[in-house]
Amino acid sequence: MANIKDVAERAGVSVATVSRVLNGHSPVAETRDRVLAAVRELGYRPNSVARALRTARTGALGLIISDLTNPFFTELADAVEDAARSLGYSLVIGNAGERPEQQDDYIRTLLDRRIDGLLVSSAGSGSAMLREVVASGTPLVLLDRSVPGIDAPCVRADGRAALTELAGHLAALGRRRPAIIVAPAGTPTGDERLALFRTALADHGIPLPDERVGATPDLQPTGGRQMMRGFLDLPEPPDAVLATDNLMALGALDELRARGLRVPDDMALVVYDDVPWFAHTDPPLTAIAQPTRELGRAAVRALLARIEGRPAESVLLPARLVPRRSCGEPTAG
Amino acid sequence: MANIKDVAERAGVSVATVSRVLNGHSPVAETRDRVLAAVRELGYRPNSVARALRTARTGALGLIISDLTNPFFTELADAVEDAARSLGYSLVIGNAGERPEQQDDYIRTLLDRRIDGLLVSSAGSGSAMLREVVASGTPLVLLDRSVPGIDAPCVRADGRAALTELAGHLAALGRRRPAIIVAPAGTPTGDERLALFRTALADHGIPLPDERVGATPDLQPTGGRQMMRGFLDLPEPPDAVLATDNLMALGALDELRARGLRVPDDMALVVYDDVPWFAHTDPPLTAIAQPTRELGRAAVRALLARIEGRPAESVLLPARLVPRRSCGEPTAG
DNA sequence: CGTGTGTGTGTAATCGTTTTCACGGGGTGC
DNA sequence: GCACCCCGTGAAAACGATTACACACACACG
Repeated sequence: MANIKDVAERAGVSVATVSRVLNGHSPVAETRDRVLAAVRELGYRPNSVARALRTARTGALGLIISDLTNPFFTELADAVEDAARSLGYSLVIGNAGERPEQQDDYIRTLLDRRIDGLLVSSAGSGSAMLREVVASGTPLVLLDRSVPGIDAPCVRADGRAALTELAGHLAALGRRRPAIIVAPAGTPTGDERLALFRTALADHGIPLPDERVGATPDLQPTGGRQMMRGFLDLPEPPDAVLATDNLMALGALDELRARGLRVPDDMALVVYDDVPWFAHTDPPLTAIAQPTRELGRAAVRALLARIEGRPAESVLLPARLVPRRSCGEPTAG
Repeated sequence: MANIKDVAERAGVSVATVSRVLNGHSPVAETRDRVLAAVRELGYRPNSVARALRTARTGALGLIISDLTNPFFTELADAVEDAARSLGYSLVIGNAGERPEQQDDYIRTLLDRRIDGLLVSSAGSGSAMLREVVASGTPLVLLDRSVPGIDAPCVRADGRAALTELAGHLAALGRRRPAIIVAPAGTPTGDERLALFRTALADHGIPLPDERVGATPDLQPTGGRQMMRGFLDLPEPPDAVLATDNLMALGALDELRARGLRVPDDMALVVYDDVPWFAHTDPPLTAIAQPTRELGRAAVRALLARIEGRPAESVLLPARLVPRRSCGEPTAG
């Protein structure tokens, strides 16, 4: 591939001039055309590795995502990618696969590659490595999941309003024994959703006893199915279940079908994260929709602020309730 | 961040020695420990940008994917990422979003970044830029979709056996008027699936007239829904529909529900690509499963062969039929 | 005892850019 | 007509690594 020296020779100028023309630095009037012609003829493209070495800017952002096959994170990644691209950055995606050690490994590689900034949707306790990121001075923004003890802005959705609305929704429909399926205790996201849901229900005089709180080891369908099984085997089974992650809801739905129970007649079902698929299930599932694309955009914006040395504060965007038919209300799907 | 010179000074050796120790080049016996100690103390990590410039190897692979929100491609990306990582490469993902010009744009950026090799699951007619990739000498492997006129190995699934089996399956279940929903004519994948399905049906004496071939403009649910609508409005509607992409199947399913038709009683439904979700629909959908993870692995393997100068030939892995209940056979879901 | 071989190390060139610094020339202000 | 300034340009120094080459030393062999 042609390099800048080839272009310079062909245009009869020095490499410095070529560089300046290409970066629009000094508005060179007449040589400019010669240089551009040479560039065109040779099909020259600047080597961004060399440029990165010199300028200490790679033009790439890193995104660590906890599970690439989870539609919520996929949409998030898609949004981030879009936003980054439109600002001239490309995106290196690292898939942590919910395994902290793999996450650490990936973060290290990204630091070695001198990405300009890092977005992390953390898989649990990767805080040791995250501390190193902060120490290294690489701009960092947390996404969807906050990490205690890490001093970086966090962009995520606030479920309070939606969960409050949901509690009212369920109460109005006569559901009195709600249950919730959450991530294992200690996961900030899970704990928070549980707490918010519980207090929201309390406002309507509805209790959420521990027997109707199921913590799954993983965020997969099987976990959701197990929890649902446990609920149905209770002496007094719940009449509504909130699954706090979309994959778990699928498993829960399976168990209901396997027992021949109908949604919403025998059981109301609500899912956290409104991935497009849930509009196509039977019945369409009532969901708590996080503003996924906005989250992605806001995160990139915050990260860019940090990169450019401006201050960036945390962002909390409201999630909202999307009522469909899975709780009993006759709403259009 | 500390650089190699800092390490050299601290260890009282030259930068060359440090480099050699770190790359295991000459087995330096005694100074080795001093160097490693210095590395540890300073928390030194080699700058891969500088290394890439000097060695002309970045240790990164590029993956262009046509739609990051399509579960089939997501799983593919996940598999590729896994394979790449386990071989010490990291992955830069470019999401073409089914738009050729965005795809070209991304390919160019990846070339500028001097990735060591490129995997492309092409969104249609990006062949101009692909030709440039070939010309640039960057190792290229096509994934899932072949591109006419591009001389590069292609890794994809062969649907022949599965579609043959499907034809037999449908025939045995008494379905006589099959239909198919495909990508627009001219898309290699769509054309091929159509042709294979048609000949497979012919072997059972079942015709596939053009009126029961629906080509959608996009691969989205809405397209699938429109096609299904068209089929149902025929004087003689089909009694079985094969959707050749997973998202289109969702839309088709919606239309059936909207009309109160039941699967499989009123209509058999089969979907191409067995994304996990289809095991959880009601009823579970019979699917043609592509060996997604194997495809990803094989593609990375082929790409590495090219990178290392070994020859790599195209790979064709068999897809297989996963019968579930959506065609009427009483099979466990 | 001198020469050859091998091992371990340092010096310096190199990768392809950007950018600082210096320089030459043409214009303007006095 | 002289001093000054500004603008466009080129030469050369970075950036941080790898690696070709040379050198110094120790040892063995003739």
